[in-house]
Amino acid sequence: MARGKIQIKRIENQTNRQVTYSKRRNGLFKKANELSVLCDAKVSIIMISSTQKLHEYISPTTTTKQLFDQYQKAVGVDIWNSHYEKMQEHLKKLKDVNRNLRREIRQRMGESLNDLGYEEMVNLIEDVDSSLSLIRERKYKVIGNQIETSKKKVRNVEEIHRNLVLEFDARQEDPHYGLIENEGDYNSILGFPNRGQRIIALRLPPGHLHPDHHPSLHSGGGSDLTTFALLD
Amino acid sequence: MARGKIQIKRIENQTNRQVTYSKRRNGLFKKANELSVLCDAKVSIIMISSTQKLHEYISPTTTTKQLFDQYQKAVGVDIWNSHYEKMQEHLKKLKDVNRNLRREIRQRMGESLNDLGYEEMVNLIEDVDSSLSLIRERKYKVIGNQIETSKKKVRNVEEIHRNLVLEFDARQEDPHYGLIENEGDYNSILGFPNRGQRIIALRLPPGHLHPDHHPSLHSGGGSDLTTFALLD
DNA sequence: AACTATTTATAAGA
DNA sequence: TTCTTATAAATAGTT
Repeated sequence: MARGKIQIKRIENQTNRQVTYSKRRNGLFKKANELSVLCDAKVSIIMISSTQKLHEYISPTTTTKQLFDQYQKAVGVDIWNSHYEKMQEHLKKLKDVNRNLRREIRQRMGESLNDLGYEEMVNLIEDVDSSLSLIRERKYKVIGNQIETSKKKVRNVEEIHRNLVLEFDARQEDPHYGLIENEGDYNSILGFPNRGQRIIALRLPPGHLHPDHHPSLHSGGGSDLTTFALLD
Repeated sequence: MARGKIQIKRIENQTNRQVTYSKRRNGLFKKANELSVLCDAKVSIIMISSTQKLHEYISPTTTTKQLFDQYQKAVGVDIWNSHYEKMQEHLKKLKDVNRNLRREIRQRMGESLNDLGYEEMVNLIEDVDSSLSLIRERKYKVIGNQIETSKKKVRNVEEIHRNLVLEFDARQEDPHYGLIENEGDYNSILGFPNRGQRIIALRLPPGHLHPDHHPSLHSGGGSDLTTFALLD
């Protein structure tokens, strides 16, 4: 519009195109702003240049999101729907699954049995009954394990007891020999007062340093401290 | 920009505002189109007038949705996110609930008991056991109802039988009197072969028209057909 | 909606 | 990019 009329068609010269884009973009945004002020309208402009640069104008009184929302509302079939649809579907499916799961639980709990036929009820009873057996079986196994564990614990404690008594006797004969650091822990050992790893350390006589010399005791690492890990 | 400069501020005159809106909107859209052609750019304009009317321009080569999607991509944290967030949350919650429900069912079925403590297991057994009792109770009730219903059926059939025998005897004495339309249905009645409503019709002698004259028979409507509805 | 005096936008050049 | 400026285009006020 100056120094000569131009044809409205793609400007082939890359630089010219850029320049024109920049100039006219400013012009457009200025016009848009004037319009929005003069006429109390909301305007949103989004532009993407041929070089994929994005520019936007938005009226001072609003936000792009607001305007987009109004747009989608006005246009009716909202254009974000496709974004939601899958999620909506997923949500619905989950709700259904949920409902069914709840129903199953209720039935297994003896509620909501009205919509069950006799046949179904018999099946349910069989099912719940066998489940009960399974659980009971499991419980007995757990009890068995606990008994086993307790027995091991007792055996372990007894061993420790025996060894402590031996150590104690030895100490009676030679005061320079025997327990260190754990003096007075004898009672607390039997009462399980040690937290954490429950390690009991004994200093053993030189001649007994090799693990094999302590039959029935769990040997510790390579130090002169032998550890007894108590089973939990 | 003609016949006098104007201040860029809201036009108070409603009509003027409308006119200017219309003129400048056209101008803006024209400029937008020129820009998009000249510079090979994509442009989207959305405008909402002070009267809430919506107008839009979109470059010939694209769609509003496309441009919006590109916009949200470019802007980064997409502005629709807030729309999703609630849904996402809901979805997550539902999934959690679902998982827990499944676990509960599995446990009630005697699976996945490893993560249950002894105490919990005892509770579960108690729970499942009482549920089983509930269901059994319910079953017995249903059985009871079925027996009751069967008894009623039998009583009903016996009544019909008695009455048919009476009618039959009466017919033996007077061939012009008795069953019509249902001759030979005697056996089929006892075998429950009639589908649907199971209606048995008897034409009764004039003297017996009043319901009271047919003790122990369910009286039909006001017609001369007496109906016997069999219980299901 | 058309007209037109004027303002504004801008193409090309610097 | 910005400035300049001749000129095209847009448009405010009027009809």
